Amino acid sequence: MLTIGQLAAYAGVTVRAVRHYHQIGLLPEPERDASGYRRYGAAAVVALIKIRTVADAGVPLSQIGLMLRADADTLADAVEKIDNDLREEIERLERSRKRIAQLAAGDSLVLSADVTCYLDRLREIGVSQRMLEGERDGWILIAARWPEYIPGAIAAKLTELENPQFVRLYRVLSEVADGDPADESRLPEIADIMAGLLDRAYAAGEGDLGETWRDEVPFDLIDNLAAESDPRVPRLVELMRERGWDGWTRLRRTD
Amino acid sequence: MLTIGQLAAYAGVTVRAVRHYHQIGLLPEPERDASGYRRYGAAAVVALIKIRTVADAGVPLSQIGLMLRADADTLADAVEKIDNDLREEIERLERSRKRIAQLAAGDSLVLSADVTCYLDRLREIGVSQRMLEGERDGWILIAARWPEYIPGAIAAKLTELENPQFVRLYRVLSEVADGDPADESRLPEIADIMAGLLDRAYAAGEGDLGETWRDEVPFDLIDNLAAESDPRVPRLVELMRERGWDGWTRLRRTD
DNA sequence: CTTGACCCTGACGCTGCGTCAACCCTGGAC
DNA sequence: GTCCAGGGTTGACGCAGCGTCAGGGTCAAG
Repeated sequence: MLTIGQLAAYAGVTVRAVRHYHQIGLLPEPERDASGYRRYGAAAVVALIKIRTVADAGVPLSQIGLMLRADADTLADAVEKIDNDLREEIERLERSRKRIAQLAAGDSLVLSADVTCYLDRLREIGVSQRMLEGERDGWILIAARWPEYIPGAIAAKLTELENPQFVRLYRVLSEVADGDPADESRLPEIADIMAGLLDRAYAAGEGDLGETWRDEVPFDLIDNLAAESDPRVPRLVELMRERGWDGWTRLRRTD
Repeated sequence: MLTIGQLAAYAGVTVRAVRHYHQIGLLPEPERDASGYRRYGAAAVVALIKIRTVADAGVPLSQIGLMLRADADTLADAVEKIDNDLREEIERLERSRKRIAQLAAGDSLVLSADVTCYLDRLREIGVSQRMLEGERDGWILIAARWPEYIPGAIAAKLTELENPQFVRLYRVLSEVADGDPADESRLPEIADIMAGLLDRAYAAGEGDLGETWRDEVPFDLIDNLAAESDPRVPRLVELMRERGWDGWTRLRRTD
């Protein structure tokens, strides 16, 4: 007669595993000897080996009991189901690997290539790290739930950057953002540049940029993001309203 | 300001998940409003999206905090480690799939092809279902820890079956095993056949079969298996000893 | 008699939340 | 004002398959 340790050793499992199988009713509890030790015969070794063999094939413990008692048809069904589960799990992990490879490839963990490209352009024209991070967060917000608008929006933004006035705007914004958060002296300057750009675009009939985006995109949330990162944003919005433009991320004529 | 439900909806996760991230310190707890509700700003949405993006790539939550704060080098190391983990897990599952396919292919869940072939031969010569299962369990025991002895042992057994006396022995054993477990009338007949076969093999200088197997194989355990399946086995061992042979699974001369 | 190696039960830990329970708060309809 | 649905709050258990203490008792050898 074997002790639990010997049984476990024969089957190549841990003592804890054997007790676990007892607990869940997968392996019947054997007789006890005078001192309360479990005593096993050879049949228990065979049963345990069967359990481990099937478990090693990826079958959940809860189904092993049924499988070992099943006839050929039931067994085939069960095997097919298990195999499907395994395949799905493998595919899930494969997808994970691809995604993590993408994350590792880009310098940003969470953004697609076109957005990081746009951010790189901003860095090239002298936008500060601080502002870049703000921009990036805004794009993260949009990319998460409305990725289909990203290519068009990025294309529009890149076109904007060909206009020297936009480049100047970003540089001024960058300088101000990096300065004292309480210093509001240059806000009118910024508002003037922005209003000028918008007025010209409006006059040229381009409409506002937001038209191509749907109303479902939460511009107020992105505005809030900007306001959280710099306390002067609300004041700037006020100045823009004075100049006939309402909003921040998406600006519209106040008629 | 967003409620927890709105935050969760923006990021595409459940409310419970958000609370979980708070609990493990992955997402900082926000301010509460007058009635104790959590109130989130846009920054929380961004933080949550970052978390989910990395988590969806298979990174365990416990490491996401570090990853999002890591520099490029640390990040590359972390990504490589995660990727290795994923690869290993995938390989494990692939092995599981192969094994389960094998299990499904054979009629037996736990034995290799050569053993099932041997068992099929036994069935062909008329061995009963009951005895087959006993044989099978014995082979399971050996195959589990000493698989390297299986091919040789099976080959020897198949050779044995070419001897009509062995075939006769198995048939008689089969009949007796299927009969009343208390009926000991045919035990001497069995013992005579076995002793005859062994004596002839010994005289022919073949030695005992067990010599090719190592002493580490637990013959007593397999003997015990036989004894558990039929109470007459001990009596049969006794009869064999009277005829000069000791043991059951492996029989040796008592000199 | 001690010592080390086993055995016993009971319980918590891990992962990433899902799913109650029991209760409070809010906003719109009546 | 009142009602109700549909939010929110904390606290707790559950899931798979054991690992790993804690705090005992037992066995075999020196």
